[in-house]
Amino acid sequence: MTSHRQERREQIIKAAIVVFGKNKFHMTKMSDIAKELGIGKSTIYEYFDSKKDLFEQMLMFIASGYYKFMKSEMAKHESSKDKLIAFTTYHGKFMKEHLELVESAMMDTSIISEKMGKEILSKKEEVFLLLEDILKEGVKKGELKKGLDTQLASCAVIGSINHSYAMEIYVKGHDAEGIRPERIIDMLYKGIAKDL
Amino acid sequence: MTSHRQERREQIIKAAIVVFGKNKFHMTKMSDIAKELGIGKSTIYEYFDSKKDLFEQMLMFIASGYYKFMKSEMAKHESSKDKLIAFTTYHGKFMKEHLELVESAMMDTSIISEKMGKEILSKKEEVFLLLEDILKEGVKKGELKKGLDTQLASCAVIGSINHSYAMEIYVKGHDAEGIRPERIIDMLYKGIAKDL
Amino acid sequence: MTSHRQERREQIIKAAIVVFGKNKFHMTKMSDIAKELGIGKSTIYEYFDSKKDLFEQMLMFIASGYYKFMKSEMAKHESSKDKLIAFTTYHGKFMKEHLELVESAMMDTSIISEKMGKEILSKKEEVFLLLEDILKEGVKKGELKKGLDTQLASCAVIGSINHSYAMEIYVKGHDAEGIRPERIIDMLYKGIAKDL
Amino acid sequence: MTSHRQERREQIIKAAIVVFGKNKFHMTKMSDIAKELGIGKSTIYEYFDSKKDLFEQMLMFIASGYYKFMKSEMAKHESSKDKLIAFTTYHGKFMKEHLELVESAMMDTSIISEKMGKEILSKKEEVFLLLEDILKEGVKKGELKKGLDTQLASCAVIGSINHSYAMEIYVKGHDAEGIRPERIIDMLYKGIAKDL
DNA sequence: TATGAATGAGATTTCATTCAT
DNA sequence: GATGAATGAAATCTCATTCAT
Repeated sequence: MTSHRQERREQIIKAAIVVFGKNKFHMTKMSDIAKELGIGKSTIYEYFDSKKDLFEQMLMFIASGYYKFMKSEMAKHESSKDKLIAFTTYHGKFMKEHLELVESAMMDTSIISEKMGKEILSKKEEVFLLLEDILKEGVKKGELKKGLDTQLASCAVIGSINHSYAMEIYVKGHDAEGIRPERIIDMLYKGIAKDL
Repeated sequence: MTSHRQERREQIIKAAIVVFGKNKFHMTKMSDIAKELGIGKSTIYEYFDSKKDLFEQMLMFIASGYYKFMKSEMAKHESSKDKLIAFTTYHGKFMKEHLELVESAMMDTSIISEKMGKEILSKKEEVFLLLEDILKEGVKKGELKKGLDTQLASCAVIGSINHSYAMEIYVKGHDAEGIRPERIIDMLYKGIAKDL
Repeated sequence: MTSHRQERREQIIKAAIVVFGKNKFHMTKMSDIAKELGIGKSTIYEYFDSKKDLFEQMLMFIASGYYKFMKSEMAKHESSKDKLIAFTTYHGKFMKEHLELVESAMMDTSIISEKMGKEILSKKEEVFLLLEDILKEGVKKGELKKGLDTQLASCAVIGSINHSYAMEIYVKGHDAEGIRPERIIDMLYKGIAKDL
Repeated sequence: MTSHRQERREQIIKAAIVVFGKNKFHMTKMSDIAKELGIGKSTIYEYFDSKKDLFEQMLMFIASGYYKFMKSEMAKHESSKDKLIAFTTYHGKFMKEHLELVESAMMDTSIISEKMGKEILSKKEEVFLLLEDILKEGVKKGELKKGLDTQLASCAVIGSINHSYAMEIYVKGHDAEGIRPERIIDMLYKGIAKDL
């Protein structure tokens, strides 16, 4: 692919992120995306086979970027706790921007092909495993409880972040201070039960 | 409203739950719902103004039932921990059946009217507050940590359940044993950090 | 199918014969056919799955009518010659009205499905065999040459009619007197070679 | 026109014969023809004004070649019968290769311009007259019946060939032995009626 | 001369909704 | 109250043709 084609392709995907993000799949017209970019709508068809195809490519673009970014961020921290806080921070940031789109695609299974659904899923699993590895390492290093169910704990971490952000997004004024990742992690570390 | 009308209305909503649940909003045709119930599609318009209206009424039907049920279940338990386990159990059960539908509606904001979106949201908040109350009570009774951020903890509880079930639903073979509510609560109680 | 549906279906097919006949498949818009009948174009889709489907159903309608009609006409005559003249007359009449449509469909194989193509073909073969049977009977009765290649002779009869009409249709002023079926048959009977 | 231009023009026409022959007018994309020849599609527009133009030029190319060839072949034979057999042979050969294309163009009158339709038609008439001349000469030389309707007889000759080949092409297994031109002519010479 | 890229115009098809019985 | 029939509005996608290099 020539670099010009490559570049145009990426421009279209970026416009798609903006417009699909605002209006979701079904309410978005190809012409909206074209207009966003200031090109003719048939031009998009020179680069993508169909609306569905564009949507899927866009999803992969987002998911890949997310995983790559997350992995490199994790490498910058030492202790499990710092890694978890960084994870929380960046996952939250990502959610605000894109997760809504990605989740809605997973839910309306008719939008994306089974094949693409599986690829997106495997990206999500990679992230999940990245997180689980942090926890496992934490156990090994003695930072976390021996015998910790790391799978369950991963769910708790991601789920807590997701729901905190969902509350922030949907329930206006839920928490004026915003979300503080270290508090989430801190609470999960110490537990909620009274100290003995 | 005559009781016959009332009954027919409910039949339609139940058929809608089945069909919207399978195909989501956009892929569901009014005729599909009519067919599911074995009636003519114009009959639906005798009871609901539009597809959107039916969808919203259906959502309210689900959300109300959920809240009512949850409230009555909570009353059956004494200790905070038992209440939380019950909450987890029933919320998980509900998720499997409906949350996907409810969530997808919240995400694709074009589907439901702002007014209805707010009503659904307020139902979700009621549940959230129900949970927060359990936690607050737990703190007061000394079962939970003094100074616990109950809002954050509520997010952790709901988020952990949600994500555990999401994993179970999407990632086939994620956990062959199924989800055990008491383990989730147990982990949140004790925390994940190593014991001092 | 209710008789109202059946009737509407046939109205649409008849409108299709008029419009496809004038503009052929590709230049005909569904809206043209709808306009011809004074209905909305989506109504057509209540009765036919697609433009292609309508076209095929129309073709079958024509082909079936042709064969049925031809068979009943043949029964009215005694001698082979009279039958052949009748055949020529009615086949010519049919050509003027429809053959162009049918032939063009056979030639542009992309228009009709393979399955339908075969069905049309088999209708054509039935007619061919009908003609061949007349010739075979003529041989048996001693009206025609012993050892006549009836397949070849059938081709000569149909081909002569077809081409005569094609000339009449395309080459304006080819024969002001019009086509006289008995002259065609007469010539094929006697041959073109000089009398010995 | 430079000889390079001339050559490229002819290459394009030949590619067009292949592709239009396979897919007919409407199902053929300019890009298909370009691909067949391994050039860019805009290049075709350097040589032909439009798809229609290319199609018409291609048709003329075929028709002219046909007439030129037929005329020269006729000159090689002496007796009317030999000429007719040669005519039959070459017309059949031509049909197999191209007639489908030419006929389909004549039938779908929207494809070609009226002007071009007339030119094609006049080529067909030239051939028709060529054949009629053979027959007239045969009459004059006493080889054929005095008073023969040569126009009608020409239709019979061409029509018989056409239909024989059409049967062979469409009705697989119609005649395993293939078409034998001399048998067609022979039958038309002697007629089909029983000998007196 | 040659061509990759861009596009506008247009056709098919879908489906929520209305109408008439 | 119930429903079969009809439809208008809208969106995807195609492709001949033009543009810019």
